[in-house]
Amino acid sequence: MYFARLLVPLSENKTELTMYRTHTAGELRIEDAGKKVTLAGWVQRTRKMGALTFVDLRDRYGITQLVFNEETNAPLCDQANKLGREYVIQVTGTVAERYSKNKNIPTGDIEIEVDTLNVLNASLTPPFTIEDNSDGGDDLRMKYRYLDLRRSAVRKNLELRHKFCIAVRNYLSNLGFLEIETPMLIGSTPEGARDFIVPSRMNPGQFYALPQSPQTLKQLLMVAGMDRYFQIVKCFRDEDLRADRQPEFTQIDCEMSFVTQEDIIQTFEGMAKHLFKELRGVELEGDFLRLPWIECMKRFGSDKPDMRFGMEFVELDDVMKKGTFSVFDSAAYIGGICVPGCASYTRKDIDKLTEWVKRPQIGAKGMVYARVQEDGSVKSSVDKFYTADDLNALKEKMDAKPGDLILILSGDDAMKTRKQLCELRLEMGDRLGLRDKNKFALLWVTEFPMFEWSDEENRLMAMHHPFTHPMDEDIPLLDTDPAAVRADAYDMVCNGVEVGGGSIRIHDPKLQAKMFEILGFTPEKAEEQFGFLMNAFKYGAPPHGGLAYGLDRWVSIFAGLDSIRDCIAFPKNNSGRDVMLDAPSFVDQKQLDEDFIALNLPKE
RNA sequence: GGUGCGUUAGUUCAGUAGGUUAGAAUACAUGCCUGUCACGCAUGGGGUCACGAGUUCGAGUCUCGUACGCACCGCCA
Repeated sequence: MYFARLLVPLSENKTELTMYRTHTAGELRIEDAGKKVTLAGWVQRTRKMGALTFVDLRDRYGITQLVFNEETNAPLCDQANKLGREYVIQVTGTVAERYSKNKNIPTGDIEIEVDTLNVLNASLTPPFTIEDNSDGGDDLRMKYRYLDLRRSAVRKNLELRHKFCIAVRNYLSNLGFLEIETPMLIGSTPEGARDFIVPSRMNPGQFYALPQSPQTLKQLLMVAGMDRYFQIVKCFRDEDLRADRQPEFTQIDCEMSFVTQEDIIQTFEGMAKHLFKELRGVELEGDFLRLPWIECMKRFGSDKPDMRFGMEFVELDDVMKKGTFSVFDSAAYIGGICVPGCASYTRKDIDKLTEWVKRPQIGAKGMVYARVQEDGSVKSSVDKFYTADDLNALKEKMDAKPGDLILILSGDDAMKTRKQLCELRLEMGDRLGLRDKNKFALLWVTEFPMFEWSDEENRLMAMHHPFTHPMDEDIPLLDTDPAAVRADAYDMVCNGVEVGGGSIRIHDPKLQAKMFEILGFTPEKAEEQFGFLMNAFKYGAPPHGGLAYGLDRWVSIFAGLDSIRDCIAFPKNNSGRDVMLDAPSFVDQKQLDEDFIALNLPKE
């Protein structure tokens, strides 16, 4: 297991000054037999066997069995029989070897023969049973999260998160990085995600914003000469939630001066390797793969491809456009994947898969399949449009073997069709069990486009953010063909999850001004929103760049979780609510008045 | 803003074609049980079938709406 013991045994920890306990419920072993000990914790469950009563005492560190015997101490045993689940108790007794050992727990060789029992606090019967395999649904677990966190399954995720942060701090500190806090109450920057805003009582009508990231502040730290900065920091974005997205989340935010992209990649690839070794005991060999964005899109249809398995896209224009099948002949893009071993799919299986890709979420028009039979011949849904030679050419192009299934999507928008094919590839990866949680495939995606067109805003938007430096060789294109400019930016992807990203930043105020101009900012608006940064750049800004890792995503990958919620102590639900605190909530008129706020709520 | 799935005992779920008194497991309570450790056995209590309207002789079951939850699309520089 990669979860090591977190604490020295209490018996050796002289900082514990109270008499509440001499040991935790996880540390006593057969060598301790005969010792007089005091333990405190929660009642996990009681089992009565005639005159014997067993109580499982639980704390953060484990479970220790207590035994009460009616024949030796009837009043005490009576007291034990009255204990309910989750009562907080303190017991003193003697460590003894068990008659029959329990191999499932580390303390399974011993039990405590109890002399005195002290109920420190009673408990209501919990709304769900607090066991490792809980029967509580998500909703209920979140409402009573403080009970959910008593379960080792969730607690271990928080322990892992703690160890992750320690490993991050050690790694970066050893490289000379300074952890510097930046403010939570900052100015709003409408570019990018929606801000959470906070009214300022002392400045009527004005609002702070919570940082979407400390981006501009860390750049100012670079101007200040703090050439290696990091911070484990909360960031806030008021957008809709997902399994891997919370309105407040934690970044490992880093910035360095006098560096190139290569320096940053080396530094943070090293950090990823360090973390895998420290927390999972996994040695990642060699350099991570680096793929330019456009290649990524062509081979996997995604800027965060899951590289744990193959099934790369093959473009099929030349082998499928024969003037015989109008769907393909008129398509702007035809792409296929070769699914190993799936030629056994029945017509019904294929029909269901076709329905699946035609769902609105995917949006494909249809799907063409071709099975490679055991004798090497090809049987497809488009046999009547192609000759056997054509289909053989398809097989060769796809490098398909007997028993493989070729799936083909086409469309009139190449990028859209690639994204559909990407969904299909991931689905087939899932079906074939190729997305193994104990396997890790990392890569860097580089050479992102600088801009992407926004139909909503009717202008170019920064794909990364407006402070991103263009690739040097593309700078001339800013004037002639801005849409073709590539950014000096990079994302780290692990198992199809974007775990971090960053860029070299602009440090030249003239280039920064040009960037704002291309993004549609008037000089006045740029001055108003980012004047502090532009101004700082006039006082000797060093070349700099950085990266931010998504802590919650990293930890959930390391813990094998499907959602980041279970590595966050108190997460929000799908609607951005904290159901335990019942937040957000309405506030008193008095509070609104103090902040000069009038509500303008939608009717009903 | 949109799509899909879901909502039945404290909890996790089943509930067939619309038809008598809505079930199981677990939890809880009581009793039995001297080596349990997912203990076992017996008995018992526990239900506004999310809410509202509709179809029907009759609705947990069908239809529509609302609320809530989960997943996803949009969104997330």
